[in-house]
Amino acid sequence: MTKKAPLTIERGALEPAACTCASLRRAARAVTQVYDEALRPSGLKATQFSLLATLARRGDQPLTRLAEALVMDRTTLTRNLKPLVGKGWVGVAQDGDQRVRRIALTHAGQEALERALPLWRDAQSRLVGRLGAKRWSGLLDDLKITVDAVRGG
Amino acid sequence: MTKKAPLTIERGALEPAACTCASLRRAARAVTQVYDEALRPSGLKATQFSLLATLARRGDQPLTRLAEALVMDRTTLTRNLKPLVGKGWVGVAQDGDQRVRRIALTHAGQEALERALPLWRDAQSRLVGRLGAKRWSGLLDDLKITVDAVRGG
DNA sequence: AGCTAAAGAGTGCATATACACGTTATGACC
DNA sequence: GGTCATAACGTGTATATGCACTCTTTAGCT
Repeated sequence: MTKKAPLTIERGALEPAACTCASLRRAARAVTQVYDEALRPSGLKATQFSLLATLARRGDQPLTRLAEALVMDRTTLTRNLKPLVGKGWVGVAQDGDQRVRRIALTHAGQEALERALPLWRDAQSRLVGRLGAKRWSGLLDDLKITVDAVRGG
Repeated sequence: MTKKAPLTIERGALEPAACTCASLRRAARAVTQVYDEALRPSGLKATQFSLLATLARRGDQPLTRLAEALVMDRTTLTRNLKPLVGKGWVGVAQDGDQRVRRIALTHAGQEALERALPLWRDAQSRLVGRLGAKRWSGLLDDLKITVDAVRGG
């Protein structure tokens, strides 16, 4: 019956140096730079690649629904779409409901995505390789669980 | 000798839906909103809290060194400091070397940090509680390893 | 001293992010 | 059929992020 079953949170977890938010943002910064650089020849940033890929996977969608899928503020998505619409990669169409803006991948957008795909795969496989498949998949699971934890309630 | 020891990366890892960068950014968005809301009464955003906490922990420091510690672009740090300097929470001092700007936490900054600390602890302990201490500490480790993986070479 | 490479830093530009607020269109209810 | 809550959306404002470029200062070399 020496130390066991911690009722309290583990040592150090409540020191700012262990801030979950800061750690996530730091990792996001570091990894984003790598993906952005890898994608540079395609003219896409990592965020934009994910946006196009999500559209390709899920099809046309109202803006708000797309924002929810991306766990992104609706107004952030509105602005993130702007450069993509400007390049003709994404189209915005009216819906039966006049309030709704349907977001769609254009043909040019599909092509841009296909051009970027091998570049993305290079970056992704490099990173997965360095982390190891096991740690990588654990990380992805944990990130998903974290998102659910702060949203699900 | 049925399926074993995958020489290739695991199934699905090279599909955009499994993008490491997008997953990190998504989790960072979700968690940042929680911390930002918790910190709101203090007038600090999560990013700013971490910046002040880092300064408190490491002491005065040249801008570039601080940026490296935060795994943040130097020019990003310059701009992130602006609102904190404006509020008198951070001071910028000359160094013997005229090129160097030493960044320091002011007394008011120390107080702001102390006011924010219990708010941060609430948010942090809530999240650690929801994830469970084990998963949380694994996540933090993995994030650190990820940063090292993309920077260390 | 003078030249030069490199270090430290700021600015212009573009994107990413979200809250507060206002606008328009729907749908429900009386 | 008018009233009103709500849903969907855009904009203003502020911060966060980083690349390309430029400027100043320092250190090193001759």
